[in-house]
Amino acid sequence: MPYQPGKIEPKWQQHWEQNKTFKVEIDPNKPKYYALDMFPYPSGQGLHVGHPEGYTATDIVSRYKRMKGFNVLHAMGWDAFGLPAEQYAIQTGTHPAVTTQVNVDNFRRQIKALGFSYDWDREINTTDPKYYRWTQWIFLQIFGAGLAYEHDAPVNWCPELRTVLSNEEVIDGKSERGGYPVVRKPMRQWMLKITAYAEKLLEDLEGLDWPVSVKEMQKHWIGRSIGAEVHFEVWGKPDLSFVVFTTRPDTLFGATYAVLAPEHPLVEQIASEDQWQAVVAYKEACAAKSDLDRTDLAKKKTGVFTGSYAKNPVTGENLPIWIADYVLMGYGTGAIMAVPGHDQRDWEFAKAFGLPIKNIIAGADVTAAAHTEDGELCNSGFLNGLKVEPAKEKIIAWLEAQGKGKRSINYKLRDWLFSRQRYWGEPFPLLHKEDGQVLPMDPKDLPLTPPLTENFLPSPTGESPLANLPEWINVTLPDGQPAKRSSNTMPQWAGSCWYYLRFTDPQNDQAAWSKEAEKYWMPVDLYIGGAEHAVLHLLYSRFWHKVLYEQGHVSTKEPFQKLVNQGMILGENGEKMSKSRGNVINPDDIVKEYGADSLRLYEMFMGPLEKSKPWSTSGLEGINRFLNRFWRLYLDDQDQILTTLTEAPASTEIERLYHETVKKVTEDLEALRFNTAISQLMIMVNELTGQQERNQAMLQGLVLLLSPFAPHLAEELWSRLGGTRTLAYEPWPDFDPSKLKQDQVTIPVQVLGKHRDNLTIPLGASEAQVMELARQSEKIQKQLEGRTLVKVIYVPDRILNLILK
RNA sequence: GCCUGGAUGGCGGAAUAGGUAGACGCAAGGGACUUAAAAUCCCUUAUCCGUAAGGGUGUGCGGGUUCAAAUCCCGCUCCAGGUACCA
Repeated sequence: MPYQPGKIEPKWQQHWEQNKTFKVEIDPNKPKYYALDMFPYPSGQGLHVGHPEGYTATDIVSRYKRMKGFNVLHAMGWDAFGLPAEQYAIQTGTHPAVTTQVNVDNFRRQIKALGFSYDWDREINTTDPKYYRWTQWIFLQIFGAGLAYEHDAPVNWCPELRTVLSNEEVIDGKSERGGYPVVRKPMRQWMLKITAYAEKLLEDLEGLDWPVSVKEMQKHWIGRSIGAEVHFEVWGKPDLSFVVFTTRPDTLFGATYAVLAPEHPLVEQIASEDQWQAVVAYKEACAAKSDLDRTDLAKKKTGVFTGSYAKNPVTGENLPIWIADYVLMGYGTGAIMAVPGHDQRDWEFAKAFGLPIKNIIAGADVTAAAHTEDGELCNSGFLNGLKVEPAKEKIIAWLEAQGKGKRSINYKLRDWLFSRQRYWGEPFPLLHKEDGQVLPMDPKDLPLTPPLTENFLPSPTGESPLANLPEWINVTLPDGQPAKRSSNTMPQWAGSCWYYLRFTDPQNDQAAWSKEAEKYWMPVDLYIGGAEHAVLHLLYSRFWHKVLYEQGHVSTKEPFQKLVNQGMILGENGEKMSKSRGNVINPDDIVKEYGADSLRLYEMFMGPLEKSKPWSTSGLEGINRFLNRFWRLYLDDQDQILTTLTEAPASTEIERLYHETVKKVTEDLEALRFNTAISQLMIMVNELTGQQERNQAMLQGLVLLLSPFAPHLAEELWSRLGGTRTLAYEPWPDFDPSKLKQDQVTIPVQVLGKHRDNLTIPLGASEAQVMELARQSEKIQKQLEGRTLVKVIYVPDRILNLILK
């Protein structure tokens, strides 16, 4: 009987499920290992071949670590709040909970068909009140720490999605989901003070084993810059002043004008009568612009003079104050001192409006462009002759002494806009009293569940669907006072901010997790998922984790010790897989036709985990052939263990290859090099296929080596070989270094760096011995003819290179 | 523009304390088995010249260091991802 994955795979999946093979408990006698997948949003489309790539990788590591004696936490869950179920509800009236349940069931079925070694007793679902009860509890901890506040300001409003979005969710002025335009709209919204953690979020990146690109992205997003704040007085209005932030305080003598953001509160106070109309018109024009207009179309600088002047604190000169939208209210102080000679943006603005450009770096030419490099200062009073860095120090000291400024650090990171105008999300556990006071709910009363409704449509004005349900919104406090619930809900990120903690203690109904479980399992040792979460999810959860750490709820500063981004699996034509391109591969079809083991192995064999690579059905068939060959090493056509499996020892060559294979596969697994580990297994199988007799013990070892990759096939062969229980906890094979030694080695001989012949030499042979052998080679003799040997380079047991003249 | 990766046969990819480039797989070609096909097994396969023996050329491009460079250094080109008036 040939290898029939359709028969053995369901059998072993059932076996694992019934015996709870992968159930884990805290075991202080064993070292722990926590392997985590980025849990999926269970969409209606079902699983994509991209999902199993990361899941297979963590599963292989989990299975390997178990065999290495680790107590492995590996679990799966559902990030199930989110837009699609809600959009579907709007269209059909089906409650999102119903849609979610159907999708979750489908995802679970698909994932289970792939044979992952999850502890299914730990399955979680962010939309389960038993789960989001604790999401709400964490929010109360954040609220209690004063890190949540309501803010009345322009926010990113997406009319198409009818919700606000965080800065991180707006990409190029469009929504991250769907790519719809985003505009600014003033609204009162909950904000989380992630900026209070900017420094820690930046600092603690250092100790993490993460891809450089992700660390860089987070660094850029946090965007720390060091400079100074400088105070400017408004001429003729001594009670009015403003503060600018600059990274180049050394250029203060070169400032020729100042610019305020159009939204700056001072603008209305300083706009002169004759400029008033122009200022108001400009402000209105800016307010109407979308984010996209402000960035993309802003190649040309625009702005308006306010009619007022500021006093340069160091020269006493008059500087005209302008407003321009190249100065953003959201960054720094919303005001700048313009130094057109040494800042390209200021230079362009000065050129556009005929403002003076002053050079303060000796020898610099500022007629064609701003000079932004280092140099010696000139025209700068007491800073003359200094280089940029010392000049910064000196001017900051001067400003501080004069009370006209101070050293300052600024971050690009903004506070996290945390509310959404949605139905399908965690309600805020807060009550708003009529006097404006906000009361947190008593944690004992959680979860706060959303009301049942059939109208899921948010109003176009930005009110959430919950606002239509007065019987839910309006409550009476114990003292008889009326209060209102918040009609907004939390963003989808809330649930995924802490799910890795819940996995450590998923059934706990007394706490979000027990200290004991958290202390034993955390941090996550290996976290694998897509690169699209580089800033969003990974920054948000690091922030929550740090808050929880400071409150003593968790024991580690960082949640995810090692992070790996799996690459994308492209369609067979090399393009991104999508329905419209018609190149989508459905894992269900692959499992049906070739089996889960083939799919798992193929996805790992395609190339390095981190790289994007195109799907190839014939490549998958090649892997399937390999598994068939593997099967036939053990079983004959009648499905019997081959009689050629013997107790007799294998030849030394075969034995050496086996030990090499154990070594290579082990090392490759530690380094997540699954593709080369599989190659080595293929080499071993190819070699054994040619053998008449095979040593049974060795073949048992080989089954164990294959088992993390193709667990169903391995379990089946293991039991056929006499195993009475799962191989999941069998010790991982060891290799014997003494078996790897060869007494002879073949080395290349080069003449003038060109490969001319190979020599088989005794291991550790001396240069003289090797030269002697080389002289016996006909090919080398031919090379030596008529030439003189000038130099011999011999790297023991590696290479011989002869230099001739 | 800036930041981070990357570029190796017809294809996916191996090989980096510098030391036989192309492991393994796919595709292609040839052969065995078969009435035939599928499946399986064996062989060939970087490229050019040559019947062969053998030789030349080759890791995006141009230089350099070295006995020896896919690997190190300098200067480019192109591709992917991220980011974008952040003062």
